[in-house]
Formats: sequence, C-alpha cells, structure tokens
Amino acid sequence: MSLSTKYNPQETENKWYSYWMEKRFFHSEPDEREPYTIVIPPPNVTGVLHMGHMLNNTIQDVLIRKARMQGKNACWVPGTDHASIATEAKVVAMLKEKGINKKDIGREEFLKYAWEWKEKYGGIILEQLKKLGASCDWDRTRFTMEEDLSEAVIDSFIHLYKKGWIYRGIRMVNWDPAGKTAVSDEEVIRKEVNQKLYYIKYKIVNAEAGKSDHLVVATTRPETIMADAAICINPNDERFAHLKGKKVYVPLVNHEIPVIEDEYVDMEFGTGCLKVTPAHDLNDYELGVKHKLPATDILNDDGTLNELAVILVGEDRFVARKKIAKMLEEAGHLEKVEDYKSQVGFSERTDVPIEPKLSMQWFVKMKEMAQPALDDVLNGEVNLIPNKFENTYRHWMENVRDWNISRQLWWGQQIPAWYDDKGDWVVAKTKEEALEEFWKKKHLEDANTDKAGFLAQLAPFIKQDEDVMDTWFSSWLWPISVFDGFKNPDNKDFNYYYPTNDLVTAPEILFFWVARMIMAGREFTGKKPFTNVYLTGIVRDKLGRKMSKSLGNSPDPIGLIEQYGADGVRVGMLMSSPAGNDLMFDEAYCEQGRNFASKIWNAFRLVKGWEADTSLANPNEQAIAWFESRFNEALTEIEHNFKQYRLSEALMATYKLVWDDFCAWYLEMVKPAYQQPIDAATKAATVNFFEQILKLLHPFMPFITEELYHDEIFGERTAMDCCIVADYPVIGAINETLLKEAELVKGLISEIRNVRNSRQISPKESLELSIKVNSETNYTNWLANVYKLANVSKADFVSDKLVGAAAFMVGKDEFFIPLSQNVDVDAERERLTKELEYLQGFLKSVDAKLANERFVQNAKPEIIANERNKKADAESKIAIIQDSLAAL
RNA sequence: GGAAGCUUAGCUCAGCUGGUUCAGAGCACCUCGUUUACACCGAGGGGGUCGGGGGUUCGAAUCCCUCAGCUUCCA
Repeated sequence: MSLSTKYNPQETENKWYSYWMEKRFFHSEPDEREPYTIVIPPPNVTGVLHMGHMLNNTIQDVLIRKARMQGKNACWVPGTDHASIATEAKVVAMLKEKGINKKDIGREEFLKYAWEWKEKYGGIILEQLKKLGASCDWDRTRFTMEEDLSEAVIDSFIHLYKKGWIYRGIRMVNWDPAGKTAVSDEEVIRKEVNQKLYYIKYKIVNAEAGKSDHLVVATTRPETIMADAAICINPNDERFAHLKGKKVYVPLVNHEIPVIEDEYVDMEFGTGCLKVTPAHDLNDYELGVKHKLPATDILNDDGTLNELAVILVGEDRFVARKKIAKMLEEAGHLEKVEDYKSQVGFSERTDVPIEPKLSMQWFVKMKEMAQPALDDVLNGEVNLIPNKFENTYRHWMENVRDWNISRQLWWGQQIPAWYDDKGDWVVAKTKEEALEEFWKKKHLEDANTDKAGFLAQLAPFIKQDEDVMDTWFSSWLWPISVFDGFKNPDNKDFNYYYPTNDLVTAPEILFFWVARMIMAGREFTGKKPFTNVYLTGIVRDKLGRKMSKSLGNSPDPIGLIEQYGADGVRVGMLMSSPAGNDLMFDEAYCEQGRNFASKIWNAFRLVKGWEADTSLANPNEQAIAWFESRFNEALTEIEHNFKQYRLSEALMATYKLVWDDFCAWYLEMVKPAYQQPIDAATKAATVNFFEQILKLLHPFMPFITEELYHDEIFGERTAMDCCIVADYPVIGAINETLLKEAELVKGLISEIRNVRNSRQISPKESLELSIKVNSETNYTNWLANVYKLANVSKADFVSDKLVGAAAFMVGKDEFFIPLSQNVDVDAERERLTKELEYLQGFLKSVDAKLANERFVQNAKPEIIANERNKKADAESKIAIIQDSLAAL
C-alpha cells in the first residue's frame, strides 16, 4: 500500500473517529486500574462552538488521551448546561415569532416548547467537539436539567434549607428588565457610560424668609423622583443648616418629603443634597431602612413606570427619563444638565442596564461553605494552575456575599417551596410532603384538628414557588451529580471516579463555578471535587481584542478544522497558550500545525520507501544510539512540562524533537543514497523510533498518528491495537557523552556548511577536512555522518595547522578545509582578531572576578571552580587563535 | 477609589531559589538553494544595553524601592 503524497486530514479524521467510537475506546467502566477523570465544563445549550471551547477542549483531550495511553482508566464526562436565562430568552423569542406570548400559554406548555428547542439545538456543541477529536465518553453524556440531576438540585436545596443556610428575604437585587428576572452579582457587568447629571430644583415647604425657597439635587435618574422618600443632607454641611427639619415638594407630583440628615452624604459630590429613592438604589435602600422611610417602587418588571409613578405611567424608564427632563425644564425645575461618566451595571445575558429592585428572593449563605473551600486552595488540596489565581480566589472567598439563587423564569429547577393561601410557606420536595409540613406546622397550634380533613381542605390552595433556581445552582453539583453521587452516594461509579483529577476552565468563572463546586464538594460529599484546576486564557485576536460576535473577529472553528485539519488546529491552539495566559490567536499558528503534520507525513513516506537489504551491515550504530538517547532526553523534558501543565512547552519540545532531531538530523544521517537499499537493522530501528514518535505525538495530533500507526511497515495489527490505546513511551537510558559529542559534531557540520555557504561553494562540490584535536573528543565514530551531511570526501587528523586553508574551531578543536580558491587573508585576520578580542575581554572579566577577594570568599566553591574552568578554557582558545594569526 | 498581575528580538512567549560565553525558543525577516520524503521544504544568517531611574550585592533579566505604560478583578 503506497501513501498519497499529501496528507488528507478530512478523510482520516472521519475514518478514525468512527473507528474509535465503534471500538468504544472512549468508554470507561470502573476496574482495577487507577482512574483519571475529567468532567467537561458543560457548554451552554444555546451556544455554538467558539474558539474558547476549542482551546479548552483541546487541552482536556490532550490530558485525557495521555492518561489513557499511560495505562490509566481515563474517563472524560461530557454534557451540557440548561442555561436558564439564555435558553428562556431564545425560546421566548422563537415563540414571539410565531405570535405566541409566553404568559398566554402557561408554564407547562412553555416548557414543552423549551424541551423541544433543547432537543433540536442543545447538542450542537457536542457534535462539533467530535470534529476536534474530543475523546469524551459519550455514553455518559449528562444534562443539568435531566431528571436525576434536577433531583440532586432539589435535594441539595432542601438540605441547605434545613441546615439554615438557605433563607428567603426581601432584598435589593439586580433586576434584568429584559429577562424579567433577578441575576446574581457575578452576572452584572460594569461598564463606563456617558450619562447626564440633571440638577433638579425642589421647592421648600414654608421656606424661611430671606433664604432660598428651593434646594437643588443632582441626579442621573430624574425619572425616579416620583419614588423619592426624602432629601438627605450631611449634618455637618453648613450651607444647608436652614434646611434641617424642613420638607420639600417633589417637582411635578408635589409630594411632600422630609429633609433628613446623614453623614453618608458626600458634601463634595453634586450639590451636597441627595435625593433618597429607597426602592431604586442600593445605598438609598440602606439609608431608607436606617431612617425608616417608605420604599415606593414605581417600576414594573419590564422597566416601565407603574401607577405609583402618577405621571408617565407605562413609559419605559429611558423614555421617561428624556420626557421628564423636558417636563422639569418646562416647569422651571431644571437648573442645568451636565455630562457625566459613571459605571453602570449591565446584564451579562441580555446586555440591558440592570435595575436595582426590591424583591422577595431566595439566598444561600456563603460564609460557612466558603471557609473549607478557601482552605482547600490555601493548603494545596486543590491546586489552581497557574497559582497566581490564588490571590484573587482568596480575596473573593474572604469577602463573599450571599448568593441569590432565585430566577423569575420557568426554564430550570422550580424552587421546592410551597405557599398556602394565607402566605405561609414550607420547603418540601413534593406537594404531598409540603402538605405534611404544613400539617406539622399547624398541628402545633391546634392539637385537636383532624389531619385528613385539614389536608383535604388545604390541598387545593397549595401552590409551588413560581421561580426557578440559578443555573449555577445545578452546575455547582456537576462533578458529583454526573456520577449520581446524590441519589446513590455509594454507587460504583461515584466511588471510583470521584474526586475527579483535573478541571480545565476559564478564569472568568473561577467564582461562578469553580469556587462553588469546591463548596458543594465539601458540603455534600466531604471531599474536594477535583485536585487540579487548569485555568486557560482568553482567546483574543492577534490585536489583543476579545473575540466577539459584534466585532466579527472570531474565525469559524469548524472552518478552521476544514482548512488546516483538526490536528493542525489543535497544534495551533496549544502552540502559544501557557496556562492562564491569554492567547493571541492567529491563523498562522494553525498553518504551522498543518505544516507540522505535513512534515510528519513526508518523513513517514521516506522511511516507508526504504528497501531493506538483510545482507548489508549496519553503518548507523552511532546515529541510532544517539537518537535513542536524544529521544529519552526529550521525553524527560516533555514529562516534566506535563507535570507542570505546561502543555505548550511540552508540545514545543515534541515539535523540535520530531522536526529537528529526528527529521533534520537523524533521518539525514541514516538515509541511504538515492535508490539504494538500506540495511535491515537501521530500517528496523528507524521504524521503531517512528512508532515511539507517533505515540508521543498522539495526544496532540490524534488523527495523523492513528492513521500512520496502522501502516503496514509496523506489521499486522489486531483490531484493537490502536495508537489511542498504545503504551505511552517510558523514559529510557540517556548516554550523556554521546549527546555532548553529537552537539559538537552538529556544530562541526554547521561550520562546514557555513564555509561552503559564505564562499558560495556548491553543496555538490565535496570538501576535504583536516582535524586538529585539542580536546578529548573522539571524532572517529562520527566521521561517516560528517561525510554524508557536509559532503566531505576525506578527513584526516593532523597535529599542525594547515596553512592557507579555511579554518574554524568547534569547542577547542581546530578544523581546516583546503580550498581551491585562495583564502582571503585579510578577512580571516579580521575574523580571528575579533574573536580574539572577545575572548580577551571575556578572560579579563573572569580574571577580575577571581582577583576579587570578596568573590572568592563569598561565592560557592562550585561557582569558583567554574570560573577557573572558564579561565583555562579561554586561555587555551586564545593561544590557539594567536597561533592561527601568526600562521597567516 | 482598592487589590493583583504584566512590561525580555518585528510578533507570541521561556528564563526555577541571583553565578557556566545567559540573553533563549517558535514564528516572521534576509541570503542561497528546485540534491526525488517534504518549497506546507532545505542550508546559512541578522536581530534585544531584558519598560525608565535608583538601590542591595563580589555579581542582577532574576531581589528591593520608585516612576511610566498595559491588563484583570473588586467597589
């Protein structure tokens, strides 16, 4: 079977991915081997694959494939996340197009549509991941809203509630008027926005004669004046002493509100008079509580003004702002308007400005759970990679705030709280249990009540809480719930796979998700959920901008795979992505990856083409022994990099081993002359090296390696003998002397090529070499390679310099090449003089060091010995160069 | 406003607890080359006073201070 001259990724990728699936190589079952487990950060069901997923999942796949080859029972659990707000928004929009209103069809009907939508679109990302080569155990695919996982969510809610760590209360929440739901603090993105600062005049009730009859308040939100409960001044502000105890009229609506005093007011900002609107600002709310002010909420859930606003009822908050500014101006209440920049919160999901809103919500207390989760990271039970994130993590955990988990949505797990018609409530898993709870509660009040009658009477009035839980309240259980650790905590899978090993995710969700998973792990299982958290960087474009739809600067990942092959793209993604560093993505990296695949392919074609002749002796023992050592040396480095999760460096070390050492040096050393056969021993050794290299490359480039692994040069393979499950290479013996010698010989060959290049001598013209050995190096064994790689026809060892020949040094040894053309004596003298000057300067600095008493006293002995070596080395080289100069 | 981090070749980044000719890698660039594995290639080459300033030390890209610029997180 001959190999096509070009590597065709598409054909290979489909073929082998299907084969792997068919042979169930991705599937894992508990057995006696050591487990290696990763749970995928479940992508959003509304999403499509973007570059961030590509990076994230490439890393996970590299880790899982390597572990699998190293004999571990590797299990990568995939799945998706139901994404309450985003999905509900999509479904609402879809229904709207059909002319259907969510409220009209009701919860049950709506959820039917939502499930349909999820079935249709929810798996897109997972399908796309297959193109990348992701070796997930697809049989284990989970979804955060499937029955068992939902049950886990409900159970954990009840558990925490019983513990007193979940409570219900009226709080100022971040309201998303587009999504019509509260969102958590973490889902609010602050942006600097150009606004206007309106200076509004409030008329004073019974103003003192001789004093101004009004005061002025500066605000960015004139549309909320109808909700004003007071005007606040700083008690120390002498400008406003005359206002103490007064009342003012709210413009346009003429409510009377008091002037209150509080040191909270910044005398420098605005006018020094602050309007207090408890229902529409967090700080004002707190002031309101302190001064017992009423909180009038003038906004509807969708951000329009309600009846309590009295004027502009039904208008959107931003429309109302413009209109009221005009009305104030016309009524003479607007003193002036200034431009003003300030931070405004936007909803992460819908990108509309967040409205602070008072509402009844469910909260999880964070303090108790945060402590063990913080400890885990601080004492190294859980490693954050890179560890610079520990600071951020600690800061957040030490200042953590309670977690608002209710969302005013339908898509998600409904809160297991039940209300009766009187507003009493209980927490229970089912309606039946809720009734029981009510009974327990009421029974205490009246011991004579008849239970059956009580329940029958109550049942029709019981209603479950309308709200659902935050999606993160299900994903924080992910590492536990994917193994059914809630329903059946003693099951085989959970005992075997949990705690998982590595988690690969983005730093943006360190708090959202990672911190909370550690909390959940400790609280519900008593164990950490994972040991290592690899935080990837953000994929940016080459200008450093975040990739975004609106900028249109994100390449289509599937398009990239089609263009460069999955292996090429994987290499491209990893090439420049040290953990935690942002990745400045450039297609050129994928191109480099594709070129690498092509290089491997062509090297393979070379080896495959060799005719082995068993009658030939092996002339390549030296080269073979060298490459074996070099391979083991590189493998040591690669393993070291992997241990530290430096995947890009592990890849680079592999890349250089393959391209430079194997292709550029080793293959050139051993390859026979054109159309000549090769000896059987060299061919066997080379084929063996190639197999080792394929295995080494497999985690990075699974497809091309699998394809070549099955080539006939490796002999017959059984159906299950695949690269994906082949034994990963193990570090073997390293001959340091051989490696050192090889470096010298490579240097020698480069110098000869340089002599040729700089004098424009054709590579076809062979040269003669004389060697004057001043060191211990044994060049004899390497001469064959020098002949071949530098086109040298003859070499001899001499004890005197060759006059009139091109000369150079490698280490301490001198080499001479007689040339037909005359040596340019001047140029040679200049070159040698330069070298001499450099060495003399160097020697001077070394001498200075050694002459310095304090250096000799303070420095470590080995450092001093080293300096003495440097001195001796420089001196002998100087002597040689001086001789050469004299000989010119 | 508070906190953390970053600044090394044109670009993206390595350089561990200060000490070999330590200033590196990949890509890009320049010169030469169509020698049958590969032009998605080969051979060779140029390029940085390690952001500025100061200090500690026998010795600083590496430790300390300070200034400037950038990034992120939190208010």
